Amino acid sequence: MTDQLREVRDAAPTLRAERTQEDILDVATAEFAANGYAGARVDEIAARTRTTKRMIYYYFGSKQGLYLAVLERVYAQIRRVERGVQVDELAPDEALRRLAEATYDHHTTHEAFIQLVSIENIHRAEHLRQSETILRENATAITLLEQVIARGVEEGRFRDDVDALDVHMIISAYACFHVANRHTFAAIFKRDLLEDALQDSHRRLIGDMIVATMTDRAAASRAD
Amino acid sequence: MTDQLREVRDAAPTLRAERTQEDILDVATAEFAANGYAGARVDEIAARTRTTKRMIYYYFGSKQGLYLAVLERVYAQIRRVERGVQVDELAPDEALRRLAEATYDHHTTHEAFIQLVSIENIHRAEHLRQSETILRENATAITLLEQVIARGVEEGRFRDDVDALDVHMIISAYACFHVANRHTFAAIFKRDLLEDALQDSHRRLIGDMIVATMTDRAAASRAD
DNA sequence: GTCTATATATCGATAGAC
DNA sequence: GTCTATCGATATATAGAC
Repeated sequence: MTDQLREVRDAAPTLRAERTQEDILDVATAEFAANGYAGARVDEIAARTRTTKRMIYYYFGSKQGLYLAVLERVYAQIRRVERGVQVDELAPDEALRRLAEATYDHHTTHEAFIQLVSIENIHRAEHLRQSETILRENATAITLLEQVIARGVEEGRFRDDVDALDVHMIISAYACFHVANRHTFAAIFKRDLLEDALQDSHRRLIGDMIVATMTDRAAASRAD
Repeated sequence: MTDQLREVRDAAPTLRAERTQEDILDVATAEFAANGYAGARVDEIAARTRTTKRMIYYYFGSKQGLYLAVLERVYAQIRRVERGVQVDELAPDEALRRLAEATYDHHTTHEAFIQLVSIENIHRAEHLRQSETILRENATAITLLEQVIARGVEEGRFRDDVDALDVHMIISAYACFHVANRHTFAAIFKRDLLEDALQDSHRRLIGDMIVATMTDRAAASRAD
């Protein structure tokens, strides 16, 4: 048997095993996001996969191990989106607008990610802190923003007392709120923040906000 | 909570009985906020009060009844803060700034409220919707903001394509994020959003943002 | 109204065959 | 790697004396 054929043979069960794990992770993501960590049921997750509860413990060791794997996967997903924005040939204010819109679009279309972040915060990020991968990779996402802001400040168009982390916080806050607080907001004010009719104006609004804030001459002079 | 149970709890309350209920609610608020609905333990709540588990069921009927009572109490608290802002004699932009700062100050000093709102959203506001008191009273909080914005638009200082609910959402999003996502943000970026050194500049920033956005002539003309 | 003791249900995790 | 059956711990909720 050639090495090539041996690889094909050995790859088969590995591929199947990988798809089983992906299946489990898909279901677990939805289940944890919908019910919280304590509220999620391992039995329920198993019942909704093609496999059994025994396999969950075989692959992930424990409920917490499964949860951590879910968390790492959704954080890996958003990193891919953030890296996809090309801002080098844009003016600083237009670059900020594009970055804000990209974050807004990601968050409003990845409800499970936002819910998992909320859940993780309820537990004081104690699981997140265990994953060095998430911590290392996501902190670097801020460098793109740092370059854009430095350019804007250099050109005299941006105020210099608001840094990249502040801007990231503002954009994240706006985008997160639409998803994270959707249900209490709708219950009290009868407005669904994710309805189609609002999408365009709310995407434009976060861009307006961040550009107006950074180019605000009154605020910039007050900061001196 | 059923009307029958509410009668049992409210009818001819002795001072001691009332204080027992307050004691239970204080502990339950902290416990639900810290662990989520499913994660909170009735045994643990009872152990941290001066009374016993039996009394929790006597007064509140069930774990869910207790949770609902906790929710109603924290929502009643924020209504009191919102009503306390006097804006009639202020210019519209200054009134917006004061309202934003009041919301920022409330949220950053009432962590349990923000955590309970997060938890309630994980459960799609299904408990909140059961409380007509919360829904009725909190929806009216928006009228103050509506008057301020109408005045600003009338005077030609504010853009007219952003309404009171939009402004409320922006302010809430900013203030909520500081508390709700504090732990994941700190874990990844090593910045505590609630540290004293940031308080003043971040309180000023939300005011700058909302005023700059509403008085943005470029955005206002683009909306036509 | 308040206590101790306990019922009942359910969950995370595992055993052991194949 | 995959299945069925089940353990042991722990949770919500209640019984019944005083």
